[in-house]
Amino acid sequence: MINFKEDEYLNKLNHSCAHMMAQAIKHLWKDAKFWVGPVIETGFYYDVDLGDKVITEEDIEAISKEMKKISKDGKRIVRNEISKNEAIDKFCDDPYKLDLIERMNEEDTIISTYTQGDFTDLCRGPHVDTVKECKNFKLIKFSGAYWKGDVNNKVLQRIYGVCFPTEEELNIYLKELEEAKNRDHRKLGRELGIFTTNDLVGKGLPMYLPNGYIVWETLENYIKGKERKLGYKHVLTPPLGNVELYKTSGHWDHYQESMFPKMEVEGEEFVLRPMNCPHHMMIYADSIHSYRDLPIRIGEIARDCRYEASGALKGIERVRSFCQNDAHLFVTPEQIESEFASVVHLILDVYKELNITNYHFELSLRDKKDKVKYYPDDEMWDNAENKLREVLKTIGIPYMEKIGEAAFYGPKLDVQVRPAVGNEYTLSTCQLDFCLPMKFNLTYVDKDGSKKSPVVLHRAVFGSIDRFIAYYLEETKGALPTWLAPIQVNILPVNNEYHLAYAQEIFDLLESESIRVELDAREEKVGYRMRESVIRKIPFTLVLGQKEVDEKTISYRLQGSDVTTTVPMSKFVDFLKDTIVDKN
RNA sequence: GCCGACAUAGCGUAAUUGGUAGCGCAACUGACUUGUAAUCAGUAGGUUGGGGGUUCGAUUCCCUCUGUCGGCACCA
Repeated sequence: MINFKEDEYLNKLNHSCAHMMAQAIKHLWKDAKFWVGPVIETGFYYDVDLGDKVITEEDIEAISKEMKKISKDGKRIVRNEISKNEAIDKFCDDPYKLDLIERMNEEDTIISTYTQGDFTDLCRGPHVDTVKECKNFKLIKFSGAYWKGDVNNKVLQRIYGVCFPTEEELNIYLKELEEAKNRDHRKLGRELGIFTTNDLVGKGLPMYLPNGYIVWETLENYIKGKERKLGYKHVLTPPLGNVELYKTSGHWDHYQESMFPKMEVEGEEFVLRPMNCPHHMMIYADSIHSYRDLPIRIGEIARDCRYEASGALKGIERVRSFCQNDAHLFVTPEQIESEFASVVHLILDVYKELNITNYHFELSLRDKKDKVKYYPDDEMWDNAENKLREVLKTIGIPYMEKIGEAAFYGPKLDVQVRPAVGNEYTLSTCQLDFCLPMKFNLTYVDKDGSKKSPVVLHRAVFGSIDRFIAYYLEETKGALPTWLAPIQVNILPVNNEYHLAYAQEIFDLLESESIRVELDAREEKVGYRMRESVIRKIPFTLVLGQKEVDEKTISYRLQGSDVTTTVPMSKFVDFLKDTIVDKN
């Protein structure tokens, strides 16, 4: 998908189009006040204050029409550099622009305006030469948005749009947007029988259907197998805990608003757990550890409940009850780099095996100024952050640094992905933590016999299995690889009278090899059953008729292909087993 | 949570200014006995998301609750 920010001309064009939209809005509502209209990865937007007026579908039509008119008129876009005082004077009736100007420092900022016909906007630029260039645009969506992103501020009207050099490019883009909706995991999830929700059960609480549970279970086994090979030990802990546990960990202070409210039973207070770290700390505390035992790697496919804002819920991507593919690695300070590297390699390995290429790394660091959120120990933070940087440098993966996005207990490395529809989110994560072990007084006995505090790495490769399934469904457009597919092989006998016995023989053979196979012996034409098999995205569809019976062969068609291949029966089974066994 | 939109059969949708619900797919029944994306015919399926109001009459208008969608905010 196109990134409007990265392409120089598209960036300029979309920014100019944002201005043109503002101009159109000003024509239609002369009291409109404007905040900012930046270019973003998916196009442009402008935040507007229209008083009590709320934008409607009809307004968008009207704005588009006015924009067409402005574009056709073809005014030049002219840059002017002005002083701060001139700027204040010029934008005196727009408090939002004044807010921007107030924060500008004349010494290091040149204040500039761009004018097209009767409209002038405060802007750094650059812009295209005339509004004529902005004619191939489309206003995509609109909504409310808090001024400066602060919940306590006024809600402004935000309108999103895109602009292209040519009509063809615009149409191609709009078609792509439309097609993206078809691979939305919520649509695929229903069509393929992966999950469902029910109002009576509650929002954000998805239920996995038989097909979905096969995918789930297969992924769980896959990742646990990988972890076992790396020395992880898996445990099982309860999905709730005493409030004191979270008071000790610090989550009660830092995270309470995202937890379901506490419940009281016989004078004791409990909460549904939002994460598993405290439980795993207690597993570590269960016995005395020598430096020789470290690293200790405790893994769990663990159910958590978070009280996510209702507006944030989305399919199985963002839910209130989910399962993390979680693990906590208890290490000595000397082992941080090697264990962190090992986690990064595991992530890279899994992504490679699952053919995931569309992701990027983010290193989330603390905001030094935020003394409330972050554990106050400068040396610890600097040390931790530098260690992570070094490892990433050694491995040689590119990453972006994000200030102020670290967990309260330490810096972290996140793998970010973008879904078919919506904002990007975190899939895998690996977090460094010096705090929790101290809070729980965890120790190991070092070489010299003294007790030391271990360092903890929190990590999740799939993030949550729920979210991973959402992402992977969208990546594969629902055509899951054979080893993950709920049904791997579908057998269609051409004629039940003559070919069913052979089809049944193949069915039994595949089933005995633990292949998930179906036999579709309905009295329907082959074409009809083939169509259904394709729609269900079954990897292999076998058509067995007289030819196959006579030659002891099978003919198969692969999902996504319209070519039929005929092979001897035994060869097919071996081939299939190779494909599937590989991952498990 | 905030701003806005939406909710019609399992799924996708239709219903002219308010006159009490149609269609396609799926399902079921029957015929067809089938060679790679839809054989034909018939049958059944709806308290139009729940509750309340306006009205002689509400899928349609109003209120409210629930849920969904698009953003915003949030995301240890």
